[in-house]
Amino acid sequence: MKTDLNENEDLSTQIAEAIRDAIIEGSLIVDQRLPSEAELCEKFDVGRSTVREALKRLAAQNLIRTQRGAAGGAFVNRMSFEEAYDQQITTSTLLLSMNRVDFETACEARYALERSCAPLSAQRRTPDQLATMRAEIHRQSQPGLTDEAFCASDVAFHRALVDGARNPVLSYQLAGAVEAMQPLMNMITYTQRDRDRIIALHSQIADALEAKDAAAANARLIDLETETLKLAKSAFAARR
Amino acid sequence: MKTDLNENEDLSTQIAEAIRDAIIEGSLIVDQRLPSEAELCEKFDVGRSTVREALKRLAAQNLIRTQRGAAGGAFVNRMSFEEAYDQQITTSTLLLSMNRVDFETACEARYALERSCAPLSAQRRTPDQLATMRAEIHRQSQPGLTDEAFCASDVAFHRALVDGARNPVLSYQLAGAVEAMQPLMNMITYTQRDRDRIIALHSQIADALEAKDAAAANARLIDLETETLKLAKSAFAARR
DNA sequence: GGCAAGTAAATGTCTGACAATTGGAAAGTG
DNA sequence: CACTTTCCAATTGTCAGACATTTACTTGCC
Repeated sequence: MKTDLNENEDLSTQIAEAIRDAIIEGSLIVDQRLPSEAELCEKFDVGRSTVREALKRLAAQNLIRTQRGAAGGAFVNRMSFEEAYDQQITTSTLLLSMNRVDFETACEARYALERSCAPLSAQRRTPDQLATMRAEIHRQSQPGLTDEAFCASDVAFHRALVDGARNPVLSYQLAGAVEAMQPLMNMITYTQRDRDRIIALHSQIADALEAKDAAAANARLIDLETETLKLAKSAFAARR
Repeated sequence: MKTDLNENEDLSTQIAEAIRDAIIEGSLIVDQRLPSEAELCEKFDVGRSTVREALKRLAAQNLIRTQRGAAGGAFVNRMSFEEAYDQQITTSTLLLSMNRVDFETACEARYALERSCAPLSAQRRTPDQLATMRAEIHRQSQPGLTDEAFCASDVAFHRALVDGARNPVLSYQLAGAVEAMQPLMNMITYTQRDRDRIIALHSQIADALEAKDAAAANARLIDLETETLKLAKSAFAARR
């Protein structure tokens, strides 16, 4: 691990970077214990608060975890898919909400990515995942459902579709794309007719996946994208 | 912003979460100044080091930036695509390297995602992006290129392909998928014949995109995936 | 052998101090 | 008045020392 620090960044930033690089490069491996705070103070020749701030930065990125007590300390964390999902969703959501990404762009990206899962999902989806989709479709058709709950169920449906590909890397990459759209989707008010059309498409998608018909699933996803775009357009037009 | 803290997590974690939620929820908007460290100390009734550790956590996630001096302080940061790319790449790389994701899974995900860009890229790629692809192909065919440099050029080629879709959200989502594969690809040693086959496919892909032929681009991407998988398989077989 | 108390190591938190940076106010100057 | 220089106050960055809390391990007792 490098210990020479001479950039014009904060000391805590430099130390965090040095440790992070060591983890990425592999000289610190999973579950390995980092030197104690006191040792790091000596090594980098800085005060303890500086070291602690560096460690907190790494903890915020799920790169390390800390444990109190005698055999405690900071340990290189095995990044779990679960943690990576959450990070991915937070980042994507903020990225979209802070950069006035237009609905068309986000929607296009999302459906392009989802369609890439469809063929795999048609091959591999489990009965469990099909059941989840059906359950969400059923939830969506219940009367008195708020728009927000409708959107949440929509997300759950699409996640089941993506998970159907049985590829954790794919699920991870798509988590952000699907979830980050939710705030944008929430800006739409759905009439009962809108919902009916969406639900019908969802059913057709589930049918296609059940029949292992990748082409049909793909076609219905395109229809759904078109439908979503149309809804969004009129919603944003009405807003003005 | 909530100020009541009673979980069994660290104080600094709780404070960071409270502020993060305020940013996500929208009660703190971009470029808005947070209260000074001293004010946050009072508000949450904790010491300054605790507040500072919380702020460092947020800074590590690019949620805030800090500025010293009279009109300084912590400001809500507009998450840029650039920052989001980097985060995404770091997370994806570590996720893959720490979880013994097999090459097949990662490769499948990567090419599935890339194929979702191909049709858009065929429509929209700029001359500049085509030129980048050609340049990388040329670099790849130079003799004496190390395997590592070959892989790096491969990544650059694929990024140009993805950027050709002219959808920043898509580019962002794919950055992780493409870059995170590089360490895995680096484990392969390429013979000259291997390289020639890959370069030929790259050329065909560039041709297809230039001709706006989405179907051909797609087909060649499938070939490239097959080729990559084959190479990886023999590489890992030889290793044993 | 098993249980309880104590001990040491480590992180978590607080306090107070000083350094470094920076914007703006005040003072001086033509 | 306009312009420059000086100074000041606010704020973050860093350090040192203290104490609290947690936890594994050791020691001693039964």
